[in-house]
Amino acid sequence: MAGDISIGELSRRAGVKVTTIRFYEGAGLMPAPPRSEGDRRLYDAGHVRRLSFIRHARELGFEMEDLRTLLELSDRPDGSCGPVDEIAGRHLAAVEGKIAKLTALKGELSRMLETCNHGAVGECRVIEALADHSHCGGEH
Amino acid sequence: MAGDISIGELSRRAGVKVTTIRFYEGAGLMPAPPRSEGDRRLYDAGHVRRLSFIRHARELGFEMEDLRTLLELSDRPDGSCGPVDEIAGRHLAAVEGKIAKLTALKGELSRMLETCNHGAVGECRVIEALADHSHCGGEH
DNA sequence: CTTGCTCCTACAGTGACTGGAGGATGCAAC
DNA sequence: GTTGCATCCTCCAGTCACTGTAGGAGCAAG
Ligand SMILES: [Zn+2]
Ligand SMILES: [Zn+2]
Ligand SMILES: [Zn+2]
Ligand SMILES: [Zn+2]
Repeated sequence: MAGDISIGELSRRAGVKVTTIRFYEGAGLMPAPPRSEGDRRLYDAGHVRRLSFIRHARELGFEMEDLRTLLELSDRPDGSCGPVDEIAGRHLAAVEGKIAKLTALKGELSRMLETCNHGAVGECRVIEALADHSHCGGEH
Repeated sequence: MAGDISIGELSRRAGVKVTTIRFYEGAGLMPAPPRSEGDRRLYDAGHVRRLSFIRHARELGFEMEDLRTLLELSDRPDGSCGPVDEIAGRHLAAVEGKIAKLTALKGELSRMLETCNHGAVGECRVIEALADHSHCGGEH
């Protein structure tokens, strides 16, 4: 076919490494494409779209398990998008949870560093704070 | 000794699982303790302190490699705490970077979910937004 | 003596890739 | 026609920080 694309070209167009594409195939996220006579994978524009979708979802932090479900759902456009929105909602909640946790960590780390006089290790506030969690305001 | 503690007791006191303690020993974070006649590990209060330190640092997100360095440094209290503060500073910067990234993701996910009309998958804004990154304001 | 808990070693599995070995293919230049 | 290089192939090991399991041994109470 004129539209056939090598794995390297697919890699460039979707911004996903060649080894990762093969990994996705083994994991069932990308289909096993037809092969050339020399046993090379032959992709088309549909594969570029699918892989870009995967890449974007991964960048947004969706796990491969959720991704499998999202891909199945998007293959059947007539169904309700309820499950899609539910997955996205759960993920949003997880992201918010992570932000809250990291913000607490940030506070604790800043406080350690601000109060340290930068002298000997024996008097370092960072070491002291690490040794005794009760110095933290129960933030984590 | 009267002060000897089993690995299970150490686990309870420091809030770290037994298997994880053994893993830390193999990884060089915890020393190989003396053993009883029946080949069981015997710990003392110093081990509880060290393991609590490790646990707290891990909860704050320090990697094991940094932790190894922090433990070495805290064993020599006369040296300058510069390296300690540098590790903590680097880690703080990494945490801040993660927060920034996650906040961008949160914005993108919220926007997807808010604009979706919750109808068919074919018109789901979440699927559309995942398929086309140009809908995102270059946030990630 | 038996029950049930703790402990021992050693190894496989997690998630989401990444990197390398060792070889085959494809294509252009000389 | 052959040389050289990029790209491709499969298979496997490694990453991080654990977690869990199998298969056994130790130990105290009833
Ligand atoms: Zn300091
Ligand atoms: Zn703390
Ligand atoms: Zn929707
Ligand atoms: Zn995007």
